[in-house]
Order: sequence, then structure tokens, then C-alpha cells
Amino acid sequence: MARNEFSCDCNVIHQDKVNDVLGKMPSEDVFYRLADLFKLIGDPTRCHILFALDQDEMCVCDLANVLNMTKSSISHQLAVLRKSGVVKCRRSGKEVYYTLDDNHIEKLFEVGLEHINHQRLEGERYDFRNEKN
Amino acid sequence: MARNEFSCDCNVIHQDKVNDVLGKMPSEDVFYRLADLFKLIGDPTRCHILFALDQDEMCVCDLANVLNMTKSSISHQLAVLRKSGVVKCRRSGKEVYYTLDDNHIEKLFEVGLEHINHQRLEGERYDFRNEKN
DNA sequence: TTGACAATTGAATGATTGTTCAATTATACT
DNA sequence: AGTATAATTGAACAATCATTCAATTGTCAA
Repeated sequence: MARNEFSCDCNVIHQDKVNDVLGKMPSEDVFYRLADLFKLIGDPTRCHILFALDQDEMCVCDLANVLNMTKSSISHQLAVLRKSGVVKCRRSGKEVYYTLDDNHIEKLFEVGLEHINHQRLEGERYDFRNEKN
Repeated sequence: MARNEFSCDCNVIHQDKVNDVLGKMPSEDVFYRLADLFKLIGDPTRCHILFALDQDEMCVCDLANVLNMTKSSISHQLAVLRKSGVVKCRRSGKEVYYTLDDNHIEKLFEVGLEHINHQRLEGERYDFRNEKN
């Protein structure tokens, strides 16, 4: 229960609060898995790809046209998405067709879009107070 | 409407599908903003911080203890979160107290946790077929 | 089997980023 | 004023990562 005293460079200020929060927190590896998930969709290209696949099944060439990028670049990102299990693929002749294989992604996009729309209004109202940059 | 022909290294295979999907897609900058949002919570430390603040208001020192990290590291990340508007802070004496200032974050965590739990079951059932690595 | 095209892969590169370290600011107390 | 502590900040470093380029694999058709 004694944590590494050398990693934290200060004394506890509110020991009770710290203990209380620690008790409610998920295990350590949950944060790594959560971060991995969000990191996965935290890239414009991958966002773009996933959004496109949410509309329709597409081959690499189609995606390259929709995103206006090279097949190689798309293929590299598709490999990442495949290994994470959020897309799956099937070969038909020379083409490989990709589809979304994770309904949580759509939910995350929904909330993300809500956030963006809400953020746009907030920005006008509060005009970035308390912040010089 | 004519896109840059040199960025894409292949011909359109399914022109109708590509046009259809393009018509349904959000504007270009939406993907950058979406990716920025997900990138923000796509880091274990920031996940950890946000989760802690979701439980209770805390000062930098408390967070350093909860996460077992240096105040400097925490402070750097808090600056990032502050500039993105997902946390806000108030000073009280020598301490600065941070709170979560974005209810979308909690929703994103909910869906993210659902995903992780679901993923754990899937992994056992399918045993990573179709993938050598 | 040869040529053409879709797709994947590996290495290299440039850019981004999280943490560390040292210095500085802000506040409280004597 | 002087000291102590909380917090912020900037520079530097190491690690991660997205894209490019070149080479290769897989499939179809002649």
C-alpha cells in the first residue's frame, strides 16, 4: 500500500480526499487501454477513414479517393485499425473491402460531434477568458 | 470541386459510392477538431487526471499523489487540458484547485469503458483470428 | 507465363509530444 | 525583508508516429 515515495515530489495536502479518490479509481491498466482507444481515433486520417466506413463498405482505392491520399498511407492506417479490431476486411478479387466492426466508435463520434458543436457556441460566449494564449 | 489529382495514386473504382460518401461527410476541419478532442484524452496521464477530477475537485499536489508523478508533469498536462477547456481552476491561497469543466468527457469515458469491457470478452472468444501479430 | 493493377509491407524521415530538470512566479507566514 | 511551499514555465531529450518511397505480394486476364 505504500506507494513509491520518490516519484511524487510533494507531501499529501488532503490525505483523506486522495485516499477517497484512489478508492474510486479503476485499476492502472484501464487507463492505458482507455488512452489507447482514444489515441486510435485521435488522428484526423483515421477519423476520416472511420467516418467514411461508417457510411458504407469501401475498398482501399475508394478510401484513397475520398481522403485524397495515397493508397500506401491509407493501407498503413487500415492495418492499425485492423489490429485494434475496429475495422474488418474481406477480399473480393483484387480488391479488399473494409467495414466498421465496432459500434462503440459510432457512439464516440456522436458524443465528439456534440462536443464540437457545443464548443463552437461556448467559444463565442466566453471568449477564452483566463487565458493569454 | 475538382480535387487535387496528384495526391491520390489510383483511379476511382466505385465513383458512385465515393460521391455518395463524400456527400454525407462533414467538412474537412471537423475531422481535425474531432481528432484533437480524442487526442486530448488519448494519453494515460490525462485520462488518469480527468478521471480523478471527475470524482472530486483537487489541487496539483493531490493529483501528483494520486498519479504518483511529479508536480511539474501534472502541471504541464493540466495546462494542456485547461487550454482545451475541459478543466477549469481556481486559486485558494497557495493552492490551485482543478475541476472538470466538460460533461462530454464523462460520456466519452462511459462509452470507452463499455468498449474495454466488451473488448475483453471478444478477445477470448475470437482469439485474434486473421492476424499474425 | 507474362503484364497490369490492388494492396501490403519495411525502412527512412520529419514532426509531434510526454517527461525531466532547472528556474521562476505567487502566496503565506514570521 | 526573508523563507518556505505550491504551482507554472521553458528548454532539452527521448520516444512515438504519420507519411513517403521503393519493393513485394496477391489476383486476374490475355
